[in-house]
Amino acid sequence: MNTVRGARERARIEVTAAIKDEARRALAADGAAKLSLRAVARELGMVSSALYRYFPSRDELLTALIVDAYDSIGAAAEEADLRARTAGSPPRARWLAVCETVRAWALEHPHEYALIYGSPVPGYSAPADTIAPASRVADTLIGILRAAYEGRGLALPPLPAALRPEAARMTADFAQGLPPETSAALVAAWAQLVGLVSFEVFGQFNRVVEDRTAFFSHAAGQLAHGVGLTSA
Amino acid sequence: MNTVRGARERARIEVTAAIKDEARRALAADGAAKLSLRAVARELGMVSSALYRYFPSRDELLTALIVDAYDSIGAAAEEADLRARTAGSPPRARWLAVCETVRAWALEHPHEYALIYGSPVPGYSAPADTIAPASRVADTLIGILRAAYEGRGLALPPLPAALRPEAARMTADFAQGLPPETSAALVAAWAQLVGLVSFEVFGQFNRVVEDRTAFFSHAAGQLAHGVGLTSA
DNA sequence: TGTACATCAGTGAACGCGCGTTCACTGATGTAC
DNA sequence: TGTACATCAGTGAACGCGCGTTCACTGATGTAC
Repeated sequence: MNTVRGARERARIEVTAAIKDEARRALAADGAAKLSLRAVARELGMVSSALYRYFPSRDELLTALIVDAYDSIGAAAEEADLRARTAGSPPRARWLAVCETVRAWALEHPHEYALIYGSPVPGYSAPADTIAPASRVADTLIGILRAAYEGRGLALPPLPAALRPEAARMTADFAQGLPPETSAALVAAWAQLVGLVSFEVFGQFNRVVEDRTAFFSHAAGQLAHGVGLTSA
Repeated sequence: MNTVRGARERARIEVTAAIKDEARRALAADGAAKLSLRAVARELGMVSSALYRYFPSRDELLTALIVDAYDSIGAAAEEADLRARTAGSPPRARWLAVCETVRAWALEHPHEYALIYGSPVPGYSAPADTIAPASRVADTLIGILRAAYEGRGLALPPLPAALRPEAARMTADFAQGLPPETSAALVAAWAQLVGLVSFEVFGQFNRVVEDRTAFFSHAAGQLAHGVGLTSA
């Protein structure tokens, strides 16, 4: 028996999920710094000490939320890319689709977004489990660039000498098969994409940008250009 | 008498500054969410209720720190631009100088940076006093673009139709005298600059970018290109 | 210049609150024979 | 199939902590005459 579990195990899975759901709700209400085990327990009709059967500490619960958030935005990005690819879209359209999806996810889950791309939670240091899920979006973008490179190529000017060793290292570390100028451009574009989304989600565009959808689409196009994805 | 003040007034100025200094230290230790009036008072050897002679509430103290942070990074950016301009640097070099200064300030004051460009503090909403200081850096960048435009011009492709009304509005609102495609590109570049700096300050470049200075210089150059500041 | 009164910084006690975490316990579910 | 024991989810009380804010007070500094 591997799939059919006893009542105890099923209950455990359900309660764990309920705790995380309620914690996400609390996150959306008050932010990560104020996330409280007691409040979560209260809302679930449990006594606060009962949560310790599921998470050994508040930080472990936070970690679970962080991993879930990375997985959620990562899955959304991967699905968007898959849909575009299935529809026969060229790399540039796939890039734009992923950018739009990242933005849409962030606007739908602003507090989870803040949890993973905002200022770090003070006193909390992310454990190793978060590394792999954290890179799913960036990996999706790398996949698109790889496809583009293997297709009609990527048009980027050569790097300044000062950046060449670093770009070579990046390429070897996480972007094998891409030219080094593309690796460097991709990391910059990814940071810039998060900057654009953060400004919108964190309210820095108040009184500055009104038609944010149009603005973002254009900016995402510029980012595509910056990594060598020309319109076609 | 306007400049020479009584002992009471001078003491008030000094104590207010001491409170803010200590609060900044607390900020650097534990972050904005955990900033506590009692801890600040304790550290200053005062009783916590005494702080209420200087700040009517915790939020007002936070607001003062936010205004100071905006003014500090704004002044740094303005000074860097002034130095470059005085040295006869062309607009592109001025742009790069401001970008580097923003990065340097952020690395020197990571928690103050997080306060103004990180995730918003939950439950806190910024009052109107923060609006003017918040725009000093962006205004500096606008000034550079204006100088460039009035000099040899700016080379940017025309905007897609969907963005033209929004770009016209932006230009009228805060970037008079610039062509609309420049206004739109500037806002995007500013958000992207903050994205690059945030990734570095918030630790997202751990295990990804090692030679961060070289990487940033290159990325800042790309941003300059994105607003039409060609090398020269 | 000297005195009487007003202003105001700082004190100390108190209010009411919520937090994370531990621990001995009860009672239901699961397992071995 | 039935019983005895082990496992484990959830309880409730308690520990010790820090927080923001209020309030009546004291005593020093400033001001008006």
